[in-house]
Amino acid sequence: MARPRAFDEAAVLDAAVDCFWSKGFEATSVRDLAAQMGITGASLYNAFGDKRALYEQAFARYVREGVHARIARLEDLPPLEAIETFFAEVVANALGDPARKGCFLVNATLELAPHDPRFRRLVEEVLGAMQGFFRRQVEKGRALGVVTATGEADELAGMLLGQLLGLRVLSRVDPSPARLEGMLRPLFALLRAP
Amino acid sequence: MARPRAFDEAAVLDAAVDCFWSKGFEATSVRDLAAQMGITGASLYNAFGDKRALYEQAFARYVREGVHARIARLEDLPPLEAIETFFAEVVANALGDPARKGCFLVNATLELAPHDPRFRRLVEEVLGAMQGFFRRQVEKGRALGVVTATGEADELAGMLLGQLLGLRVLSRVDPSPARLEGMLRPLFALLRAP
DNA sequence: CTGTATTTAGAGCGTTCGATCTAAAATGAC
DNA sequence: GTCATTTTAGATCGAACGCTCTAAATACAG
Repeated sequence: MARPRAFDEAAVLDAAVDCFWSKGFEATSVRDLAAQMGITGASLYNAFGDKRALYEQAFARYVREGVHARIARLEDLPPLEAIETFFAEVVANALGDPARKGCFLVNATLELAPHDPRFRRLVEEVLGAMQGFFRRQVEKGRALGVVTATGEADELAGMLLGQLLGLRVLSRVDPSPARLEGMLRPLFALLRAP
Repeated sequence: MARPRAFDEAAVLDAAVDCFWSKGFEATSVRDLAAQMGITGASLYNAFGDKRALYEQAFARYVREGVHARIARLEDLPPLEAIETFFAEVVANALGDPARKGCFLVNATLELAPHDPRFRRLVEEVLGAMQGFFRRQVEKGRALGVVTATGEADELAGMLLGQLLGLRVLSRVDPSPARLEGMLRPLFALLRAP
């Protein structure tokens, strides 16, 4: 029929993820994107639509590979281990992030979600999935008697989600092991059944 | 000597705070700013320097009136009350924020601090002041026997700071009393001495 | 090989950006 | 009143923005 695409869509989308992840939506120009993706502006618009549509596809890719994949991988661990490993992986990511990109999800939450209903829904879905993961672990842990009986499971899960987001914010300013691990230590201590 | 300024610097700076607070640095144009501040571009540059310098002055004003003022006001309350009132005021702000502006400090932390060493230092100072406030309350509370003895005081303070930042992130997506108050309930329960 | 459809590359569209310049208006010092 | 100094208002600067158009290049169907 016609000439085939000369680039790997998944690979160039990864490059777009990197751009948006480190500089955000507004501060990333279409020219930046095209250069980092190794394609021309026309190809970018042809393959992905406009800048907003590209951001949304980059976001979706990050969520799929950075959030849902982790949840799926840790879901069936012993509950306290599942929670602590989740946080440990996030801390490891934060410590191995010299560019201080932080978390794409948190960045999108603050930059896009407040003023864009569509993005708000997308972000809410992801945050809901994370809180759901924490809640299931808390419930499993209570059934096993290893998680504190204090408080509603869903509220404990909300607290864990809040701590996760707070950690991601702090890690962009001071990504030091002492601070990140220190703020989690009392959380885990208080989470365990007495 | 010369012609005096025709506008109130503090008042127009408040308008600049509103602009930057709700839309961030990149998405706010100098023309937006001048219009909202009720002055012309030339007056803006003349009185405040360039866009970055104006942002810094707006940020400083927010920190002075929004953070340090609150800390000073709550410092001498009974410790648990000081902590819980601090959070209660933040929740009240979040619930009365239909524009979803969130917290100027958190917004600046994510947009400016990662790539701007000067701003990183400013943000670190403010976060340090908040953590210091929490640590002093925890220490006071332990001396009175009303705060759990589990964990280092500074690490507990770090956890509280993390929860505060997480709350501010979540409140831009879902500013519902159920979620915001729910995530704090187990935190306060776990903080109390058994 | 021819025809058709799609992607390329790069110039260029109009707009908006941050920032500045010019000149008129305004005020206190003298 | 005159001068010196600063602030006004509005036009405007070059650069960068998101996006699109024109042509040349490419590959499959027939």
